[in-house]
Amino acid sequence: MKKATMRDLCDETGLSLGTVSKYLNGGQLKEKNRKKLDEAIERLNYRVDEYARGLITNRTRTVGIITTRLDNLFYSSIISDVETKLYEKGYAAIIKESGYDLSKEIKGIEWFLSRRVDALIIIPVGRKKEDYEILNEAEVPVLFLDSYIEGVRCESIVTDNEEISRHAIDWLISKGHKKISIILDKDNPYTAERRLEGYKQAFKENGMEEEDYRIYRINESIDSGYAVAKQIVTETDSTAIFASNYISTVGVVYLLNELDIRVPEDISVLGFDDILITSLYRPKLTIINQPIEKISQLAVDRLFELLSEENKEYKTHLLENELIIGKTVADIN
Amino acid sequence: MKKATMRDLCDETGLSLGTVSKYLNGGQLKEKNRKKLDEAIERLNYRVDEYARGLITNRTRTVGIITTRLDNLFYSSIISDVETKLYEKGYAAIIKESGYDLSKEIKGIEWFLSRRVDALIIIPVGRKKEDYEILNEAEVPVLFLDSYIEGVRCESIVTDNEEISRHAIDWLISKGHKKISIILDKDNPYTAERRLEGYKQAFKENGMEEEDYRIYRINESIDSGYAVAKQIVTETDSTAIFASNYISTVGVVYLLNELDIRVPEDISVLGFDDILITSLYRPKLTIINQPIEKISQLAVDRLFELLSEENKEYKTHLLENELIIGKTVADIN
DNA sequence: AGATAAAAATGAAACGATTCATTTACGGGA
DNA sequence: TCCCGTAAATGAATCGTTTCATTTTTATCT
Repeated sequence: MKKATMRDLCDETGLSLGTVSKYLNGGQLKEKNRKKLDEAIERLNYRVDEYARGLITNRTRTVGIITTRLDNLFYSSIISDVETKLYEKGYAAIIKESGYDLSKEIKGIEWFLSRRVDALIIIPVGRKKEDYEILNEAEVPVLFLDSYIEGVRCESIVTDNEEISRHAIDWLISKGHKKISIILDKDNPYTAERRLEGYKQAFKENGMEEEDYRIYRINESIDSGYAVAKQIVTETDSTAIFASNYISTVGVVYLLNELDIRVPEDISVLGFDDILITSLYRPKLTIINQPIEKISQLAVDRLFELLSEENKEYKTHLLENELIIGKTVADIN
Repeated sequence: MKKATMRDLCDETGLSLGTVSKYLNGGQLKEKNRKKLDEAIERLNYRVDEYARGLITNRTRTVGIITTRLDNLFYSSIISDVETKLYEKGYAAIIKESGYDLSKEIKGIEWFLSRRVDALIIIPVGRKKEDYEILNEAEVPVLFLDSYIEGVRCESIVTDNEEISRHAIDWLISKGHKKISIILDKDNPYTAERRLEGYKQAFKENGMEEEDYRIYRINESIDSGYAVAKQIVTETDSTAIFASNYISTVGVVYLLNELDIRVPEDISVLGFDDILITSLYRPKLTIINQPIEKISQLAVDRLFELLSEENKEYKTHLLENELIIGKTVADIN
């Protein structure tokens, strides 16, 4: 028993292809024919073949999303939000992972373009515009989340990483901290560099020197964050750790638990992106939050604007972050 | 500038459709022609249209996956694993969310079937076989994860929820607990009922009565778990809480933190599915773990077996769980 | 050079829908 | 009953590939 086609419906009902097609797309039919068709559809288990339809209409009502890894809750929260919003507008999201691997990400983009998605949302892992030459050929709107790369043909939504980082470090310094280690994520080059920039700027503003920088780089794994945190705690005299992204924050907290380190008595801690963390860990972490809901709303809004615009004009959006003060930073003045 | 087609390649190179197609699918060409074609592909930015290809080949090398919500880390971990394994075999995973909404899940299935996925992997939210009648018409293999529903045409991979629950509660009782509250998730009817069954059985085996049951049901949200945990802690004299799934475990831990409840002095706690939890929370939670890696490996293995089999014979697999003993259960004998 | 087998290349038909310019059916007024 | 305007139905052409039975080219051996 093969899949039924529109032609089978025609045979069953005596109607023509055009009529069947019209009905399937919401057109009016005479009551009698409508009934016959409904019955035939039911009986034959007919279902539109989107491949045949897409081939001719060239619209798939489909948005391709590339995230890094599903088990990165920060990104998954955004994507989940975006998916829901797209669904409400009749669009389907197709989600793929890059696994922090640029070549897999690019293959994902090609896969999507071959599949005629109407638009692309990407959490990119590349770092230079040469990585994204493929996008110059893409005639669909493209939206980067959490990363901005000069010269790439796409819309970008990022938060003010530099400013919030500067602000947070400045605040740390005002609490008397001078030996502040920052943990950066190699796999997220854009945000990492912006956050490092803010760190440096705060140092500068407070008259501290380059020799005072304490910079550690990890790749995007909890274990990696854990290991570096251990190094900082056991081998240096840092008074504060700034875990500058979600995964490293989890890694640091993990270490604090494992080694039974008292916070903030033994060391002060500042984290990034509170997904679950302050629910599960005590004392309440001092943490920087990005506006997930705003990011996803803006993403969807802009996407539909771009879809409807004839001459797409790409913009870059900068959203504000927030420092939530918990109980993990000591005043050592 | 429109998208280039194979016919454009023919015009550019003087070759025929058949030849171009053959090359695109890995066939041999004379050196001279190969070169010409490569150049033309490059120059015209040609990319295969998978819609046209899929229409005729009827194979899309694509697996549809429906999960509940991306921010449920337990499921996302499995899906992420599965995606990676499929990718390595040349298959693309298309991921969609049901949001714990059966009608959205069914629409997702329809969407996938229309899109000719080669197979389906579902973390279902339905509870009876009538919910899945649509699958009887599906001619592709279907795999349910974390749920088994009698009479549904699909393969199922589940863990031995009943046995591990019985074992864990039995162990709790052996530590002197008699007032044990279990939190069940309405949105995961299958696992919830199996786990409840194990709870009841342990009670029976230990000569306890039905009047001793303390059963609480929540829906799949951390807040809901939090609220019920609060109720248990503040309004009852329970000596132990069994949070019988991931989300409720997170909710319970959240509450313990908020109210500064001492564990296990004030109350003993048993959780389910340790994703991040024991990394972030202290004392180390006593928790039941499901074998994520085994689940995803088995899922992929069976998927490919089913894809290659002519007459698909669906099985149900039961994997073993593990009780990891931490420090959140007091011996009150 | 000719015969022959193997390798390459050809191109029409097919996949299952939508589109649109025409044709047919219907209902109401004179 | 006839006419006419509108609504409904028609069906050939089309989208961009793959397939496969044929034909053409190339290479090898006498």
